[in-house]
Amino acid sequence: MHNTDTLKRILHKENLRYTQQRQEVWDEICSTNEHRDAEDIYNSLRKRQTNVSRATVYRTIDVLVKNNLVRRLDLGDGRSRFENKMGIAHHDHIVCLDCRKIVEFMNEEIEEMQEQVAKEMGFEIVRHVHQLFGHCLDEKCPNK
Amino acid sequence: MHNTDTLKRILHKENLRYTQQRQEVWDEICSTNEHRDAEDIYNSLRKRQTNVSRATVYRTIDVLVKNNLVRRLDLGDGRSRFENKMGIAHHDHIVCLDCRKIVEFMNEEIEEMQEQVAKEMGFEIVRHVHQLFGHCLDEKCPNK
DNA sequence: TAACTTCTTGAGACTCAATCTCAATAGAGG
DNA sequence: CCTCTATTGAGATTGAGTCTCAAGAAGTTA
Repeated sequence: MHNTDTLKRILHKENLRYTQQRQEVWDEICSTNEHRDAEDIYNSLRKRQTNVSRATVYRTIDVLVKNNLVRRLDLGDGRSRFENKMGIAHHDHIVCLDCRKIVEFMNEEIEEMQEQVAKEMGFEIVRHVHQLFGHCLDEKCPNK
Repeated sequence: MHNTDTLKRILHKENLRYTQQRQEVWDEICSTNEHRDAEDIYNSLRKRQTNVSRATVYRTIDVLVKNNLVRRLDLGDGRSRFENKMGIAHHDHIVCLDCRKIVEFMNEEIEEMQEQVAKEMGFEIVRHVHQLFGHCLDEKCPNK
């Protein structure tokens, strides 16, 4: 399985052992493209009889984030969300304040302009956070 | 004093009483243009013999943020920073990962483009977060 | 000004995501 | 299959922020 090789590769690079628990966490994260928090992932594992402790879930996610297999998303509500990043192109997020729906966007011009801005201010960008919060025009959305 | 009138106005609008403590917190926030956390503000008040409790600091800041006198900044490190917003033009932030310096930027084109993007995705933006993290080229900055 | 009502305050308890501790367990290489 | 070291899990701990509730302050009435 492809995911196993990827995981083994980064664990080896980090001088960490390949374990059942780490594979389970990585599998769970690969299983959807949603933006889930650690508790969600932990609970999903339990539901399918795979008991990995909360501590291990957090610890594994940290390794995955550090090695760019997973992206950490901070929407300002006090808990991190995670999304599988394998082979996924860069994008930012729009969040609906009513239904909490999260939609992805990507605009090359904005990316370039922010690079330009940073250069002018004497900075070399490593990463950025660009999030838009507002109301979606979806029929099914509550406050609408 | 101008700041007093502003505070009184919003407290009245919110049906809240004008108190010494609320004035102290607002004064403290107006005293600099730095990006400080609640604990910082709390400690500064204590240092000048003004004992306002932590709870009151948090409660007052909430009112100020709600009424646009203060802006809450979430840099993803687990504690909110606050900046005086009175008569300050909109801007976003660049943060140096080495020296934690926070610099402000504003680019009209980026603002317009993100508005455009949101429109295309069927959203009406209420607020946004745009933060750039990287390394500054400052001589005095450590990792440089 | 006293009497009364309602809001605010402060101290500390509490919450909640995330991290840490440490004894028990499990990989990896000989 | 043995030794060495990393990993795990249960539960304790942390830390920013919120909540509780009795005491104190502000506003209102007469």
